[in-house]
Amino acid sequence: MKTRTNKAARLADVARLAKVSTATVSRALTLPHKVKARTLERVHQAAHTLGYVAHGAARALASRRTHTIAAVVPTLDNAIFANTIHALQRTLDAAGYVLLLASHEFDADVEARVTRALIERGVDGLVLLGTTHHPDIYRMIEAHSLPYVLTWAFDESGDQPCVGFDNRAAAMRVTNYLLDLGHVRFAMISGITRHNERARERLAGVHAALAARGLALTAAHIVEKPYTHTGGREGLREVMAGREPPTAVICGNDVLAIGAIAECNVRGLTVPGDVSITGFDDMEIAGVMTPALTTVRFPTTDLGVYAAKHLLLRLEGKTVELRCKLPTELVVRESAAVPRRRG
Amino acid sequence: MKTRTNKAARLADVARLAKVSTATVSRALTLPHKVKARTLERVHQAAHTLGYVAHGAARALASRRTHTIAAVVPTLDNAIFANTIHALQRTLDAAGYVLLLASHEFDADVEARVTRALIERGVDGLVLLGTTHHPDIYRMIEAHSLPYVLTWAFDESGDQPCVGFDNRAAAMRVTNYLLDLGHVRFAMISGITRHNERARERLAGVHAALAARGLALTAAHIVEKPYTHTGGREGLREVMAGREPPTAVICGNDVLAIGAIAECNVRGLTVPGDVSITGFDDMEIAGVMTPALTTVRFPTTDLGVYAAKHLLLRLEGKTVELRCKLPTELVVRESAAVPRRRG
DNA sequence: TTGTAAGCGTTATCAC
DNA sequence: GTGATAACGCTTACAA
Repeated sequence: MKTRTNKAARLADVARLAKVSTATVSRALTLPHKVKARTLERVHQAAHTLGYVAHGAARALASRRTHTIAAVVPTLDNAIFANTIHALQRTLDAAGYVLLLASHEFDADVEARVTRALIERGVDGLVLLGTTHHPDIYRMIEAHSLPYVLTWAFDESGDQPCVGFDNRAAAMRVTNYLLDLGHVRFAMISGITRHNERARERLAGVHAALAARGLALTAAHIVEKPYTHTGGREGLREVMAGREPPTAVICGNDVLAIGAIAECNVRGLTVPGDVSITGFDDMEIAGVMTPALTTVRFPTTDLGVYAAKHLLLRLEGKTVELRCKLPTELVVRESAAVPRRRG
Repeated sequence: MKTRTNKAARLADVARLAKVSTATVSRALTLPHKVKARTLERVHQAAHTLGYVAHGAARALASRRTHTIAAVVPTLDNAIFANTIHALQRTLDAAGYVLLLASHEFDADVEARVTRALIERGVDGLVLLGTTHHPDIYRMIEAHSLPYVLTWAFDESGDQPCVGFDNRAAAMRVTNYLLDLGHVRFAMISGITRHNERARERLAGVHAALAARGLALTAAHIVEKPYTHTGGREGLREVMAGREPPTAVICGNDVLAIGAIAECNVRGLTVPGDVSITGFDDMEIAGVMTPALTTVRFPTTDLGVYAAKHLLLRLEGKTVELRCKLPTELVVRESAAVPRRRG
């Protein structure tokens, strides 16, 4: 009996050792109930002594299933999406699926390229972050009849499967909260809105809430900055530069807000005494360090869990609610921000 | 000519449309220089009009290469490893590789299970975080002759390929810094050392540096806490509880340190006036919010870049330096922590 | 430079 | 319940 040394065991090796056919080994490993208990045991024994690990590519080729789900996110560089990805990975793992991950740094072409790379690897499903994507992506999804789900945003108009929340409504909520406190001079340090509809939605929400009360953001009071602390600092400097500085600065996310608060500290401005700073995303750390930060908590973990479940159910052939909108939560940590009359 | 509608195009479809053999299409797609320019163009044209995407499993089965690298990390739940993973993904992507990612929440059995799942998917290489791993993992790596590299730790004794830094030396450095400032009463809020040799190394470094000056940590001044803000708060409370509270508290990482500082604020202790808090990892945000934090900056990005390059070079058959130790950096943000005589 | 054809290691469809 | 055997879609000698 020829033993293949120095080489990974194949199904045939297990079959030979267990004295059954490859078909039986395959069944024993994937459909245990279709095999007699005694045979099953022999096969498992053989597989174990050989340290057999199935060859995924061969398996995928024959079964047309990879038990792999791909996720494409804008970035892994900050903690914003980490929770969601984490929850996604855990939920998939529990169901015997593995996560393929790629990021694109907010570049639509890169997104298309990495998505292609993932689809090529043969994934059973796809999680995309946000609602707007390169047409090529939809084309490939279509061509492969690939189940997919969008997350971190809610597709109001379309009919795309998504597990998200309403960025615009969250922004309106923050704005209304500030309006109710009596603020009238607003500024927004937004994320870069190009290729990021979540940033666009938040900006739109602020606009809408202000407009409903007859107010508006002047051009000098809107700046776009990358989601970095430096962006927040620069943004604060710029929006405070004019003759009528805002009393409320709404930041596109907590990273910007933290930068803005740090800049306030440097400039001797108290928060929220002199100016209120608000953010989005509720990075826990922000609250630990600066109880002055009012922000919105997103259901990051649930997004991952539900996105995974959505795909898993569809892969089982079940019908699933196409769209799922999760609640967000306004987090006011310190007694509310009160604007103060300024010279 | 039969057209396969409603189904992804295969190599044969492209070949038919381009009026060449499947072999030529394959070559055109993977070894373009071995095909005549005119043919190449015809093939590309055909592939594009059909929206052809290669079938990765088939490709992997035939070529025994997946162009996929797996990474297994303890957790994605905080930002600590995000940088490294991010850098890893970017470097691999640039080389045409895709990243498969899994986490195990500091559970050795889970680690073995997910690693197996990844290997089964057929990866060309493996990145593992830390130096200590389940024997089954090494067994599988061995059985598949899989190139791998350890990161975020440096394997002093062994001969395992690694790209890391010296956790123990970093801890000694912090401790010596504090000793030089005149501290004599120390405490450590360590991470959970079980299944985490990085936490163990840091604790060992503190012990060693103290011992070299004839000092020691009393049992009451060592607590182990999970890497959370709550852990840091609890830890601080506990180590400060005795009759001789420490003047220097060394935290196992910045998340713990931030929690500890927050707890100090609540208790009216000034940092570093009443007590010095130090951490590890240099989460940028910590410095932005609390300039009082002295910490160690790890080369997180470079770890990812070099780990990727290490594997890529080995996959090209090149010989690579087995182990690579990167420098860490002591970050003292505010004029040094000075202990003050206390009642 | 291109074509032919033999695998790659599974799964799945049949018979038995 | 189990065993042959034909796919699965691609790569890669080897031939032409």
